[in-house]
Amino acid sequence: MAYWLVKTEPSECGIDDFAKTPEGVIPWDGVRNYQARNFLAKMQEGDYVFIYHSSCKHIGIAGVVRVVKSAYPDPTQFDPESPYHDPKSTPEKSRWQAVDMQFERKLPRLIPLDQLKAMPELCDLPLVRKGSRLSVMPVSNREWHHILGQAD
DNA sequence: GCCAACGTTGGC
DNA sequence: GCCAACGTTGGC
Repeated sequence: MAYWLVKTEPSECGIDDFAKTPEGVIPWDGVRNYQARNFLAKMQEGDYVFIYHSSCKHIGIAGVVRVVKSAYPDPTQFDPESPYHDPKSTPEKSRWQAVDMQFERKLPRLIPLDQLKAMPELCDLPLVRKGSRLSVMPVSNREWHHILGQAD
């Protein structure tokens, strides 16, 4: 069992979209960065994932979801209608992966980016590194619990 | 809306 | 394989 963090714009798919249908399963697709994809591919069923809201009013970690299906070829890459379409990808030679996620819980309050940046324990987390654009990243057990400790 | 930092592309 | 040009990310 491992811990992760994914970035998302809440206007696209935020923690409230998960909370709306707690039984529902949301495919995490559209990842188009190789390093992020490689991390996606390592996710296992049962892993916990922080949902981080970016490019919005309240930037920070908003909740927790869980991996319910490990990596499979991202269908949006084959769909010419999709904004995530990748013409260089074919079902025989697919480039991109998706996983399925399900709501776990919202944090009692959002942990803002400022606060995360102020935690010395998180200095190795790409999220708080200047200029880092990585949208899927591993979180160590230690980091995970430090972050959760800020949520009360 | 601005713009710095970054990842990717493609000519050479 | 280098690197300039470009498009994108994402905080501010």
